[in-house]
Amino acid sequence: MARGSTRPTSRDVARAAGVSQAAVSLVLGDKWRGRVSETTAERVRTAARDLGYRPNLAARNLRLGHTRTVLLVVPALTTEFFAGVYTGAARIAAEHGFGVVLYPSPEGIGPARDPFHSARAALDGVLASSMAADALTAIRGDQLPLVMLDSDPHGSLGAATVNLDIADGVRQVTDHLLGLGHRHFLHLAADIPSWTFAVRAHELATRLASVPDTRVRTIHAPISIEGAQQATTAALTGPGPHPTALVCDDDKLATGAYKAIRRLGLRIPDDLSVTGLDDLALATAIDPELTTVRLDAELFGERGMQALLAVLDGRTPTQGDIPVQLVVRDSTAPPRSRP
Amino acid sequence: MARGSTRPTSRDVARAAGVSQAAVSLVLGDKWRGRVSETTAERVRTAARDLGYRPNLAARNLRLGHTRTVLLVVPALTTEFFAGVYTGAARIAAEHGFGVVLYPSPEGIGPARDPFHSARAALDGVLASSMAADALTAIRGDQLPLVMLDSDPHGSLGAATVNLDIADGVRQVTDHLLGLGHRHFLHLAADIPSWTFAVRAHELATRLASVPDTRVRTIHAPISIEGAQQATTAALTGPGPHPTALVCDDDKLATGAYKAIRRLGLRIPDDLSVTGLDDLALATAIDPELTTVRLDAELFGERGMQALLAVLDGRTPTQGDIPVQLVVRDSTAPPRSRP
DNA sequence: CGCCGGAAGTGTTACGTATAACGTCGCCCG
DNA sequence: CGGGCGACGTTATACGTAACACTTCCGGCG
Repeated sequence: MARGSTRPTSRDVARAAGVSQAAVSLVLGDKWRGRVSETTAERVRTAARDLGYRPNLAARNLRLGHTRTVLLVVPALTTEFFAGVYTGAARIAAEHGFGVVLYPSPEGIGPARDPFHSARAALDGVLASSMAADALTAIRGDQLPLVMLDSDPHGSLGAATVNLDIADGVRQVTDHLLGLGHRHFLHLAADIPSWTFAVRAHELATRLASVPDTRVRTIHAPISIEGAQQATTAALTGPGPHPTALVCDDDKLATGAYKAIRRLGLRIPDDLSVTGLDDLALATAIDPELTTVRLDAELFGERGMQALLAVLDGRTPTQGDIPVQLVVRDSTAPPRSRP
Repeated sequence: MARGSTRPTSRDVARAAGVSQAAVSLVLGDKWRGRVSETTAERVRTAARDLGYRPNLAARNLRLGHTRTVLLVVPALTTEFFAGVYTGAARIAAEHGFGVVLYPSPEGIGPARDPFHSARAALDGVLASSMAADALTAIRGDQLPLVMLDSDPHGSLGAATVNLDIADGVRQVTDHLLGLGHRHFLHLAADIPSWTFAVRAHELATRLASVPDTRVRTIHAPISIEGAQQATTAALTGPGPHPTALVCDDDKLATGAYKAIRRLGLRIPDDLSVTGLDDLALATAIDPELTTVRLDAELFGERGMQALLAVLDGRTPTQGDIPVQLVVRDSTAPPRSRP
């Protein structure tokens, strides 16, 4: 055994194998073809195994000048969607020998003046969701290579971006509802200032503007079931004509709306059609199953990571929005003719 | 500007401020009281700011011999529950100057023979959920300090553990249903081999064993809405007497069961009472709202991190299970008297 | 024989930081 | 008037790794 409780170093392995530390580094680093004999290499490998040697990451990172680790910054609420983003990003990263460290941007976690205080790993780059807005300023502080997921494509941050074609998703939803005959819309919008959400309202409005006799009213709610329920209840019990279609900014909002609608004694889709956006598990958990727009979170993560790796490599990331797809289920139907 | 594109080091700051590198380290490390004058310190600070100096984490970690970073290993599906665990763990960690890196144990992410290939940060310790079973063997390979979240308390891994009092939760559910008059149970169990889930069936069985004339049948399903739906449909359409209460291993399973029950034309809770376990957002998203057991995920994370910090500190973690609480909502009622 | 070249390694250095050990003043006190 | 001490720094070193430059050995070839 070694002296105390300290982990064995490459020099310990070298001593055990009767070679120099440099030889150990060569063998374990797989750089030994033509430099070390097979027998010696095997001796080194068994010595390393016997000692339970694990290279010291900190030392390696210092020596190499990079860590082959990138940070994925997601909103505080680690949702199903971002789990998919992570999965896709991690897959691509692994294929290129990179690791991914997850950083859910904090919401009352300690001092947190510096997000890298929590994610204190040494990093090569950052892949950040535009929804983690609170962490963005601190990220800019470090001059790490940065790729934004679904940020303003006009590039206010000067960073490369990868975008979901949300605008097209809203177009598909709107066309679907218009095709069913709906003309009077209620838009349940997310209560957070984000380009990602701003585009929904804008696209909905411009799409409807091209069709005569349409009407849309927008209400805002926090992205929570309770918040959406309250806002929907308030909007539906107010005065004025009732909408026949409720367009929600995401599936969670739609879920809250479901509860409000049911409490009011209305039926989906008979009295009111409802649409979501995301296609979370929630969409098929509720009854009736929700017509929504599927966002391919894994592909999103993959493309984001590919872009970041390109930046790290000095290349220019390929452009192009990621397509999305309307999924028609049971929450939309033609409007009942008014009595 | 500096020479090329390399980040400034503490030596660059020292040159700019006209002091030695050691002085920079002292000032920026807040160890300078009585060692460096206030004016010099200020000069160093402004120089660091002007150069945009960020300490090299890899070098610091190497020098210090530790990283003050721990790994949190959670199941691949990054759920709401584990988001809470992370939040609690990160809060405690931050209070002690530690960072937390999240590692969702992979599910087909690249080679992944070594989970630390993906989470390649240098680590001081590991906090692991027992549900991330696939990663556990690899974790044992490293001799890092380890604390298990909700593992077998008999300590098969020789690591400290922190446990939720799931057994008590099952007791509360069972007593609630027995009190309502239910005697015939169906147990919808999770299809994964895990101590955490095994305890549910065991506790349910032992509890019912003390009451005469009870009956329970257990069926298994993967933790997904579809899987639960299929298993429930199969069980309810089979021959034999029908249960009056359906006890689900978690809220997601209950959600699938809801769909199956509704498709069969039965009503909750009139024809069948249903209970869950977790108290996710899902529990109040579905209709009727689900009677379930609330697990305090944040407290779980806090206690786990406290235990890990204790281990890192050479202390013995405090013992004691974390209490859970039955939340009675609208999915449970007395059984209808048989016609 | 003399020399070249490849195989098989070794010696040494640098990465950037934190800190222990070591100066150097000037001033106060005995 | 000397010595000691506090204030203010500096010099030197080590952390563990990877890689460059160098040595030694030998076989072959002209």
